[in-house]
Amino acid sequence: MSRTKIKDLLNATDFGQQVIVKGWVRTFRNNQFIAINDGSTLNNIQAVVDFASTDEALLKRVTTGAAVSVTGELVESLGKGQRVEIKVTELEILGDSDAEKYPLQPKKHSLEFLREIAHLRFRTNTFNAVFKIRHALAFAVHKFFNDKGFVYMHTPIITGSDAEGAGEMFRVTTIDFDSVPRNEDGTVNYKEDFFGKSTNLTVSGQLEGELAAMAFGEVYTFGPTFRAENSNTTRHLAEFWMIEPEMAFYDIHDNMDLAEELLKYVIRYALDNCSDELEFLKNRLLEEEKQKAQNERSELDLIAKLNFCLENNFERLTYTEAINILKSSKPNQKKQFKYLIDDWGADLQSEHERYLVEKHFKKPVILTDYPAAIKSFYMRRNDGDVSGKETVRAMDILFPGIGEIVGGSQREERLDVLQKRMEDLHIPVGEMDWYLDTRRFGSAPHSGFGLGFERLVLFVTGMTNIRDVIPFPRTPKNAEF
RNA sequence: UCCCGAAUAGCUCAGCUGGUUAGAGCAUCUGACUGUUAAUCAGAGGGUCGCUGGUUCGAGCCCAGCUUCGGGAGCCA
Repeated sequence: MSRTKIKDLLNATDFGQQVIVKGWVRTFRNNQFIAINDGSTLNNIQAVVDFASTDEALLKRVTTGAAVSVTGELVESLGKGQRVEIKVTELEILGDSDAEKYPLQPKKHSLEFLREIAHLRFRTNTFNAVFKIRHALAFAVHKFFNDKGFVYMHTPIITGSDAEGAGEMFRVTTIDFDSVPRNEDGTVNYKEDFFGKSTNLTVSGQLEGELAAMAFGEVYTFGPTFRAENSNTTRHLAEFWMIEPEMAFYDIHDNMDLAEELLKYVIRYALDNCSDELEFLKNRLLEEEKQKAQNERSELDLIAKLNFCLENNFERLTYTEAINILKSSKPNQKKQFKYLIDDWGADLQSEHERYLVEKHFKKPVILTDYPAAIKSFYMRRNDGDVSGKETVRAMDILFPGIGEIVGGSQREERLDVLQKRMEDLHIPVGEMDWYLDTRRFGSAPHSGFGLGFERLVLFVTGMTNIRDVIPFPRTPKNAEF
């Protein structure tokens, strides 16, 4: 007889059958009720042992966290609180768990504590739900793009280009720090290094994605990304996962349409396939908000928030329109913003983004056409701007509680404009010749964006710290496990 | 990196104006009970008060530095 997963047993109706269940003990109540979880579902199955006829030493080993195998009859539960249970005829301890040392207790733990025992936090309901949803979202991303005919492109993790222009990078080297090869002028001689040049971990697959898009038309990447920024926030990781589609012949509007469609698709997928998990997280959040003041609580619960997001179009407006709204907004006039909006050209601070998303529009917002001066070199310059107010076809999607979840743009396809821009920003054009070749040979309008996967998981799960939606977070001063 | 806050039992936290032997709930252990739902009841054990230094007759408490964590900001996805 082979084991049956708890998920299937909880739905079963054919009582009387003999079953084997293997899993981990969550609690052992009253010396007879074992709550077993095998990870197949958030819910436990109750195994009932006849303590009178069971070896006492064996029962002592049924402790929280122990791995067990039980054989018995699937019966309709005699007690309230569960529909089915197993009348145990055979109990085996597969792996003991010392109750004095096992850190998880059948009670609520703080997320901070669970972060310190990230190797064990998978065994809690919260993280079971979070990582099931993370999986579902990842799968949905691939399904969305595959169904649309996009090609999944594996861009390199190790990059020899130091011009990606998206923040500090982690160096990759095999150089022995105790005897560093030097040039005559004392600088490090990277010709002696593994790749014969200076290399780093990637901060973005975009540039390589563009190369592939110029052949396949529509591609996407979905892989790890590394930023050596000293960021200590609830929204940043040094190692995170990013989805970067890149599409030939898409202008910025096609780009926005795709991003909005993708976000709605994966949220819908989670709602359709993770209802137990979302229900659990919804209640967890409601419980948590009980401790907050009335006016700080969310207007919508987690599931209502996700549905609201599906039912409404994202608000699309230009940077200039956003500045005008912010300029005449109450917090600006009453000088409640830390950074007051007065002139066109200033970068939006997160307080401004939050005002637009959470107060003014109360839904996801797509901001476009930012000042060229505050955006990256590869973004398409708009034609016909007033001198001094040049803009680029950038688009950022802002989500309530998360901030920027997507950053993208139509790309500058004109060789001369792009080259000029790179020179102005002192980007080593020589090293980027391979990139510029796309503009030399059959250049075409194209667009793309980056979607921060963990920020998406944050939004869908309702968690508030990004360290709780990736199994083993890497942040400044922390690379445990 | 900057601003604010925190660090006391395995976990969550209390600890007054600086004053004798640092407390509670949960967990653990022992016993009782046995259709429980984070079971319940009784009892017991459990502490380098983050680290280093300083002030003081006396420091968990005051001061300085450091470490780590949390919230916010910046950088961004």
